[in-house]
Amino acid sequence: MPQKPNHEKPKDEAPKSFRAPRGMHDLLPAEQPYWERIEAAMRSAARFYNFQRIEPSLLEFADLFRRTVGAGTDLVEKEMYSLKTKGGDVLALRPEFTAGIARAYLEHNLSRMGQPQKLWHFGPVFRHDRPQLGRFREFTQTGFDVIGGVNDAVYDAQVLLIAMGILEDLKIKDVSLKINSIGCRVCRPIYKKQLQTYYRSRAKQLCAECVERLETNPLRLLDCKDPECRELKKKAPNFLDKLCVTCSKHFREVLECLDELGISYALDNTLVRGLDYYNKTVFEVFAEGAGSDVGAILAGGRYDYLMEFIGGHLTPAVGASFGAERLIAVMKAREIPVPAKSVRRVFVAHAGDSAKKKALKLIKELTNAGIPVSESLAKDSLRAQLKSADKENASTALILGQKEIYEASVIIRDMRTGLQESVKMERIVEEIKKRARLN
RNA sequence: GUGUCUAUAGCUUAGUGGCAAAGCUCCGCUCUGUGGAAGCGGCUACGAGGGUUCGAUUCCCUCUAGACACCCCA
Repeated sequence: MPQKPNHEKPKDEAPKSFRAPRGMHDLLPAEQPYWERIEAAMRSAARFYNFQRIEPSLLEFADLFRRTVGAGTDLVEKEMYSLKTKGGDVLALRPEFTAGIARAYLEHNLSRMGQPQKLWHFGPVFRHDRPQLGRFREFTQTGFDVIGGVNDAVYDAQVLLIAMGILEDLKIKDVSLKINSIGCRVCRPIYKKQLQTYYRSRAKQLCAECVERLETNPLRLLDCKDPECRELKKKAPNFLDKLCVTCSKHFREVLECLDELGISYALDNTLVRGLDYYNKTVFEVFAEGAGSDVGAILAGGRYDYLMEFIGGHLTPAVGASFGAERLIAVMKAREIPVPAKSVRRVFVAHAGDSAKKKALKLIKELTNAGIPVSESLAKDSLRAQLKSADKENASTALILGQKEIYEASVIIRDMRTGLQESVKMERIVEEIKKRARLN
């Protein structure tokens, strides 16, 4: 005796509803226009400025980040998603792109592919941080790097030029560029000492955190938000006055390039950046006004020593990354419209069961001819099908019924005017293409 | 990681210590050879767990998630 199929849920299986883990997010269809817009802007800029895409591995040895980003940084200390493989390696989901790009550059000898290498990237990075506005645990960075060749200030400026061009392309106006130089291994230690000397004599007025920072990372004293620390900062030695000749010249050239390009900027000697690998030029871009609460939308700088940290030669390098979610947040806050890419499709409808299979075949033929199609074949009512066609904003509907099959024809209906005519099946592709040209 | 606030349907929002509402969306029907309208109907929710209570979506606790601020950062 045949058993009835049982379609009921097994009772002992408790329903469990899953959610995306904290800070992770789904890029739903409604969001896609923003993403396509940003990626298009990046691709376009990359094409004009001759940057090639690079996508380093999502997982790296955790040590790579410890060595480059820095062992003392929050990014490495608190925010890395690390895991141990069955073989015992400690890997980490990349918390940023630069280290991986540098590793790939070395590993694959990209310096032999021409210098400098101009590279761009677009992809997810992960930081185990508490989510808030403009901050997620999984987010997307996209940016440009120039690696190798001559250490020339023009590349610092070019990276900024391209980035500002992207913002312009995205119609994000009213942004501020903050820029600073944090010197090199010659002048930075000297400056650090001067800074320490200055603050040590005034240690009693510092906040508790800054007392600690005074020994570990004195540069960070400059961006403490404590009112008393801020007051002290005003009279602290300014790095820009203490840069060595090389760094000073480099920075001056960067600024001259920016002047030449008409890019406005604000010097900000409190801008020190949290990552160890930066030297000389560092910068951040913020949205002013609506959207300013998401934080920096672009950040970057020069990282000439990074290759040395991971076993390579001293290699000039400069780069910058956008936080794509932050760009989108700014665009939303400012109600910057993004065009939803609407493909006007040809809708295939059927009337009657035997026509359904023929309709399916017709869809295949149209698709093969490069015509975007849609359908609602599971609906039997022609009315309901045309309703779908209308909702999808289809340009044309093709209607196939008993009569048409018998005549080897198909009804072609202009969805805008409602005019329709019967066309021989073998001419249908040609007819649709003709109409597409006329529109 | 710390703090504050929040959690009702796909979305926006009502509401109550005692049957949980509405608008929009979605699906269907009126209407299986012709869309845009209208009418009717339907699906779908009190984030999870525990406590107090005769009874909790409502009050309390814990957790989870979200928003915002701090830390930090794209």
